[in-house]
Amino acid sequence: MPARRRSTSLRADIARQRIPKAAVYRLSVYGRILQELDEEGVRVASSAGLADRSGFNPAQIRKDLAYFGEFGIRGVGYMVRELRQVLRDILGVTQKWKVALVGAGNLGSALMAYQGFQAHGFCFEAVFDKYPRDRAKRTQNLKVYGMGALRRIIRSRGIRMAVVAVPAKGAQVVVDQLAEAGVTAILNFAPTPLSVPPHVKLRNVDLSLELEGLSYYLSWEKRRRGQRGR
Amino acid sequence: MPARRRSTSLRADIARQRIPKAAVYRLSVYGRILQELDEEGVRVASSAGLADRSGFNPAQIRKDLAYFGEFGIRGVGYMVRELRQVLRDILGVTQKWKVALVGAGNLGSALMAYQGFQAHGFCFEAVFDKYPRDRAKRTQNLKVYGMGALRRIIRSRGIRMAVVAVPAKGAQVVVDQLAEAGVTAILNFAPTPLSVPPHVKLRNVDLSLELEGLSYYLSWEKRRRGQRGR
DNA sequence: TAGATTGTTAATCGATTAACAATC
DNA sequence: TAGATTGTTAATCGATTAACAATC
Repeated sequence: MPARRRSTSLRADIARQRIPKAAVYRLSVYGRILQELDEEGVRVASSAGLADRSGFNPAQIRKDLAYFGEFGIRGVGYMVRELRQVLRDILGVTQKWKVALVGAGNLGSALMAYQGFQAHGFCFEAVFDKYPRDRAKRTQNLKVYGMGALRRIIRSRGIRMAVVAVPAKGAQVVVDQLAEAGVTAILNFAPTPLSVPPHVKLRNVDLSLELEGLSYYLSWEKRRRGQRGR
Repeated sequence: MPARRRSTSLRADIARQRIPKAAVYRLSVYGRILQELDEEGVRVASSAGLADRSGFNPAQIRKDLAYFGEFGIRGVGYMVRELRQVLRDILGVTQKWKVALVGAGNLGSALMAYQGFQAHGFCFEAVFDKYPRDRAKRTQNLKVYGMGALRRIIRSRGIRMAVVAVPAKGAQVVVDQLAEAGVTAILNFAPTPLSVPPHVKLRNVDLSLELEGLSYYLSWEKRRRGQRGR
């Protein structure tokens, strides 16, 4: 009893409709939960059931999914396996993407070793560093290019995604070069605010920010404990 | 010409007033920019100036700061060095915190090597793993305890912060144990939704979610390019 | 005083949640 | 049909931004 879809799995109006960025983030979480359910042999899941596992509101889950199409059956719920595949298509994790890595220091080489990129279809295609000679040993079987080659290599290989793992000082220049070379998605590890053209999607991973957030909470909590006179 | 403060640097009403969580995140960013400005020898900065460097709205910056006190001088701006110190106090990065690490595998040992924790006053005080014997080699000078010792060690040493670097499957159990032992701040690297008691602050670092977000953007963009018939 | 910039209130914007008609 | 659950509209909530009086 497969769900009938009145619309295509990837609505034409994705481009037109404004989808909250947090909704895309949640889509990934739903995908994980559906995988779990599938492994447990569960065939059908309701928004209430997904809410229990994810901690999100059931109405929010239905709305998030409805941005992209009608995937459920009223009175029944969502077919687990089918919905999971739909989400994988929407998120594009079934596709392969070439990635450029800029910065081959400690962090850069750790990222090359991290298996998560491959698992999501991202494949390191080229590595760039300010001092390519010094870094060559670190990288596995990838040649390390100097920054001068960045534009040429990225254009000729049609690379559209880049990982930035350079020091904060140099990051803006690198990002500008990447955008100019045709990259449209950047995962940035440099701990600094960056500006990019509107057509470039920038995501920041900044452990310092997380740590300071927790530090704030701990001192706030300590102050509160102190006030109550312990 | 130091700014006069009508209120204490840490307002008594921090606990009462509802501060957007995103505001605390921005506080860290302001701190970084103030450090840069200080190093450049700049003495005074306006909200407009900080907006230029951070990309945030000037009104938002003033409002964020005003949650915690009156730190500016009307008609003049904010004294760079003084404001920076105020933010460091608010964020609590001047304090030292003991940290428990749970999970001493690949990720766990990489985190122990990462200098950012020390830089923010976090010091690994105890390491726990399901298989403490196998992991002992990895850790530098820290003993690795079995999970059975978690509650006792954390309580006796007064540890209030923990880093979770275990597989997704085991994370919820670990988090429950940590909360029960008295931990109130958790930095989680396990890629799974977790539930914690209300008094525990949980922050998630999940590279997969970032990668899927970028994957979504890339496929959306590819689809759009395709439609326009290139 | 005139010009500048803060702190704060009011208006806007966007995202979440509740409610319910549609429909399996 | 009766019960269940979706998809969607309307109401609520919270966060951002504009505007401006306060004041340096």
